[in-house]
Parts: sequence; structure tokens; C-alpha cells
Amino acid sequence: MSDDILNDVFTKAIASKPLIKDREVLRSDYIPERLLYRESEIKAVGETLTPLLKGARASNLFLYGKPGTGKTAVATHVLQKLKEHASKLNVKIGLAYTNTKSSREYTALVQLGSAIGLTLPPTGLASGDLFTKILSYINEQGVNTVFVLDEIDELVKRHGDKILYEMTRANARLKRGSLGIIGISNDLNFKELLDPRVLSSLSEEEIVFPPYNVQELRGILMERVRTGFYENAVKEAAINLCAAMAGSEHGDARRAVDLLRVAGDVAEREGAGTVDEKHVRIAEKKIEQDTASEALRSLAIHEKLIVYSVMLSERGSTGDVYDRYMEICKKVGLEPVTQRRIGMIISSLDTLGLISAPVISHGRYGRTKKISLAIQPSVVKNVFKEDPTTSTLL
DNA sequence: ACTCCACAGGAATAACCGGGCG
DNA sequence: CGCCCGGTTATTCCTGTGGAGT
Repeated sequence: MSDDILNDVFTKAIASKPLIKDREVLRSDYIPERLLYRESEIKAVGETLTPLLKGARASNLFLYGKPGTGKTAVATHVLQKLKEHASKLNVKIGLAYTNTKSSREYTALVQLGSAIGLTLPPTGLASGDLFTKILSYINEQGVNTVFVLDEIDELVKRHGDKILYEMTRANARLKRGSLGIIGISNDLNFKELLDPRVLSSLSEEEIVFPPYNVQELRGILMERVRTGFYENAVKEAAINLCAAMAGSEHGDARRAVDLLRVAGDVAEREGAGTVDEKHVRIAEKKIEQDTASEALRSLAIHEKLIVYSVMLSERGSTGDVYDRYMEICKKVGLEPVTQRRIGMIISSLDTLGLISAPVISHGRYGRTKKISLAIQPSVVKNVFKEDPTTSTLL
């Protein structure tokens, strides 16, 4: 029985010719040599940074735009070229990139410091001292420096704008050298979180990245297909569908490329000779399920139990879900929380997109949320198998 | 027009954590 | 090491409310 399955897998794997030539190219964070449709942005970023090549200070710069519009790609691309140019001209400049989303303030500073050639202790100093150290190094070396802070909104949301304030004021403390900031943010409303003084000096110049339209997404995908896949491995219709799907959301190139890669995987695994629309559709579902699983996994135990309660609930009212939840708690031997809290959890699960919970009124029979699962029950079951507490429920 | 269900969801407050600091 | 702090989780108490039924 299992032999048959394996035989099937093996024969398919051998019979099928590989479709993907270079997996690296198909990663959504891959930065191609030539960035399509971002010429004017590249030029603008380049122009603000050219003073560095003449040994002068660069203006601070802010890059805004929805996810997958090429902000990071443009920034790192320009940084790369600038570095090459500087070494050719024998000009000393400091360029550093860091993504502040996952890292803490401290690690971000260490990263920036080490990128400009300063070795810092990975722990032990206060962030303030750390920054002072970086500044005095810049001063010593007299080097004009630019820090790129990607997803800067995350940093500010977690740690406030203190560090940005310090950075924007740094030039006043420097006798030699300079420090410029390039901030990158997905969140257009993020400006409101900033101290006006920080905002005005940080956005000396700003560039808004527009979303890609469907034509442009097609172009980007064609390029990736050309370098990432073997010849004729991807049907044109499949490319068009990827572009259309990504375009209908918000012109997200990252999503388009993800769709393409996963579709390629699917097609390859099932031994198809080419990637076609069918595979793209499967890819869309697969990506959706993967994000749902990911979200599900990261839930706290009570939240997981609520998801399960919603799955079991027939009426889908808050009270009904709460009753099921109480039963489940008894079954797994956990102290239940109050209904008020459950209300909050239901709301947060709703915003996560795992369940749907609009408020509706049944008139005489009260007012409640109409709660239903927004994802496949099979996905929930698969994830709950991993957790020892939830696995006992089935 | 009025009632009244079954909650929604705000406010205040307590309990609990993780981590930075002297 | 204990202490404090800010953030999250949870409880208590509460007022508010859309609309089917009367």
C-alpha cells in the first residue's frame, strides 16, 4: 500500500522534467540586477545620495508605499551601486541597511555599526551608549554615512521615536562626517506617530512608491520566468493569472512572485510538463492555507480553544460559542476565562481573518455576533494535532 | 410606540510577564 | 539579586442598542 504511494511519487519525480532552473530568483526577496518600472525612483534615491560621493552629507529620505512595491529593492540596489562607485572613486562612505521589524533596537544598532566597520559587543551596553559609540566612530573616521531603516514603522510602534530623534539630531553632534537616514515604511499613516520635529527633519525628501499595475506585474514575472525557469516551462496564461491575482489586491509584486514560485513547485511535483493556470489556482489556495496555519500556530491556548469552539458551534452566537468553550475547558482541564474576554478574543480572531464575526440583531431574540470559521476546518485540525493540549480534542 | 432579549463593548482595575536597571 | 516598569491578559461592573414581537 505505502509501496504503491512511494512508487507513484518516485516515477512521477523521474518521469517529470524539472521546471525550475534557479529557485533563488523566484524568492520574493530576491533583488534582480535590473529593476523594472522603478527607474524614476532609482534616479530619485540616487540623486539624494550622490552628495556622499563628493564627500558631503546626504539629505534624509523617506520611502513610502504598500508592501511589494519595490521600496527595499530600490534602496538596496542603489546602495549597492553607490558602494561600487565609491570604491572606484576611492571615496570613503558608510552605508548600512537593517530591517527593524524582527530585530530589537539594540540589535539593529549593532547591525548598523558593524556594517560601517565598527565591532560592537553583542550585549551589555545601553542603547544610548551604543549610539554614542557609533557617532564617535563616524566622527573619528570623518566618514559620511547613511543608515537605511527598513520597516521603520515597526521600530517606532515598539520603541517610540526616541532613537530616531537622536539620529536626526546626530549631525549637530558631529564635527566631521555625517549621518543620513533613509526610512522605509509600508504604513502611510505612520507619520502621525512621529514627533513633528523628527518628522520634519526625517522627511527632508520623500518618495511615494505607487503599486505596480497588471502590465508591470506581467513584465516582472516574465523576467523571473526567463531566468528562473527552463524554457517554455510556464504558460503565458499562467503568468497572466499570477499578475491579475496580485494586481487585483494592491499591485503587490511580492505576492505575484510567490504565486509563481508555488505554482512552479506544484506543477513540478505533480509531474506536469508546464505550469498552467490550474497550478496557479492551487498555489493561491496553498498560500492562503499556509498563512492561516501560521496564524493558527501562533495563537495562545485560549484563542485556539475558541477557534475550536467556533468550529463546533451550530448557532454561532457568542453565548453558544461560550458554552462550547466551557465544555472544552473542562475536557482539557483548563480554567475558563469570562465571557467578556471571549468577546475580545472573538474580535481579534476576526481581525486576523481566521473567523468571521459580524454583529447582527435578532430583534426580540437579542443582539449577538454571527460567528463562523473563515478557514478550512481541515487546516485547523492539522495545526491542532501539533499542540499537545488541543490534540486530545481530536 | 414600546418592550426587552442577548449580548456589544467601554472603563476601571487587578494579575501576570518579560526585561531593563541599580 | 530584587525592584520597577510597560505591556498584555483577564475580571468586574457597567451602560447601550437593533429590531422582532406585542
